[in-house]
Amino acid sequence: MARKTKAGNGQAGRSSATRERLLDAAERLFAQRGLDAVSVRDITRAAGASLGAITYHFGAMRKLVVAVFDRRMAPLTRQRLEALSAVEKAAGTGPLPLEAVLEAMFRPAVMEAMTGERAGVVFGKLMARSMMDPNPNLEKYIHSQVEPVIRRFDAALLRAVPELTPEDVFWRMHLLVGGLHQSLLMMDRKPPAGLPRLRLDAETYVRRFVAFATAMFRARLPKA
Amino acid sequence: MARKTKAGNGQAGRSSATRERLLDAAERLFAQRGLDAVSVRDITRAAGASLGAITYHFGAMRKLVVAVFDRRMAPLTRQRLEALSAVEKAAGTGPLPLEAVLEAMFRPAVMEAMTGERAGVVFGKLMARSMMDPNPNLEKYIHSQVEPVIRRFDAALLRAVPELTPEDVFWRMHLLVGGLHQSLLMMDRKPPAGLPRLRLDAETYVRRFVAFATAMFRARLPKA
DNA sequence: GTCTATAACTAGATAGAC
DNA sequence: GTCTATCTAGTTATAGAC
Repeated sequence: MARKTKAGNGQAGRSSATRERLLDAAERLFAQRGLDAVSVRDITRAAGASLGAITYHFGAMRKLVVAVFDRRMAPLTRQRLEALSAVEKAAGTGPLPLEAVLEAMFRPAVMEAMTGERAGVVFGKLMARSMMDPNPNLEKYIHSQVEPVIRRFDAALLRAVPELTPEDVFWRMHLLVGGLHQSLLMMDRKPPAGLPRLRLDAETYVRRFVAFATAMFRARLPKA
Repeated sequence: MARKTKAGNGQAGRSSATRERLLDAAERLFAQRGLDAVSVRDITRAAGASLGAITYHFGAMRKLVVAVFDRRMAPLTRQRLEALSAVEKAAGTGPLPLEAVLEAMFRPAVMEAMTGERAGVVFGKLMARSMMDPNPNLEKYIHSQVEPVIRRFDAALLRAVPELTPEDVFWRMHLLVGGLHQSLLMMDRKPPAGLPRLRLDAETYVRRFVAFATAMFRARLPKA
């Protein structure tokens, strides 16, 4: 994704053992404590690197934050768009199946959050917390990733449920995205006294979520 | 809510013009920038008070954060529980109407966020951002407010939709809460290029949200 | 009750040794 | 490429004047 052959700061575009350890440590700490509660010192200490390592490899702390997200979001965006393309191709010129479109949107995210190779629900918590983060650098990056996804999925959903308006589709999608993040974050907390922890495997999670999402998209607006 | 007649710090339990200005300024800044991006200096400057004012009135910065939330959440919790009691009373021993239970849950929050006397969507943004905040003091307070609400509404929803399990009800509720916050936060952002801003009045917002929530609660689980 | 001045601490960034 | 030491500027909390 990044080029930055020489320009300015952030000299290291390529891989490096230290660089990877910094990303891993930062991701884990961000998910645990939230972005603002983690310092350069926390990360370098956890990664077994020196204090200057972040500036050397990323140019600045805020660029490391974006790098942490890019490592996960870029593949997620690609998977979502590919899955949607597959659904569109299978449908040909016929009607788009709503449930399949919603599954293309949400399956990659749930899988990444729950079965990702590194850290279990780390990325889920990270995403849940960060979507609402007011950090302008991060917000700009996330927007750049989310925008094409929203654009293409909104169009597909409009095709799948033609009686809805674009604004309505946009709104319902955001409800679902917020619900996904909240539920991913909740999976990691202990439920309130007496209620057993909801322990769903990723596949069941996806299927339930898609079922709920489909029901919500099929709901008629109340009469004005 | 608070007593603290004399003990330790946080001397001022009663009202004070400065104290109220501090709460107002803090709430606005928290909603705009997020909790961690606001300092004691920012708040006191915006409130036209001195640097020591927060320590004097609240004992510490983190206690002011809780006070900001308490001023909004305590009435919200009360309204929700009262609305639910009214629904239960109207139903008598008969079945509870699902839609009315969900409305008791979500109408007070939407109204507070969208028509609150002070600041428009300020509280909505604040809640959306803070529900996921890892700050332990705040999390503990929010939990103390949310716990009785979740407990009573889960019981009511189980009565309204007896075929669901408690875990399932709990999960669907959290999906909806997350969706509410995401959509409240989104109302304040400009939509992505070309799409007109969704400008709903509070009443329409409530009715649409409740319609979606009802549809989601009536959705059957996919076959295992 | 409210202010100013300051203490004690931590933040991110950088210079320079190796 | 990685380290240590240091710089500047920010933080909260507190002491004491008024």
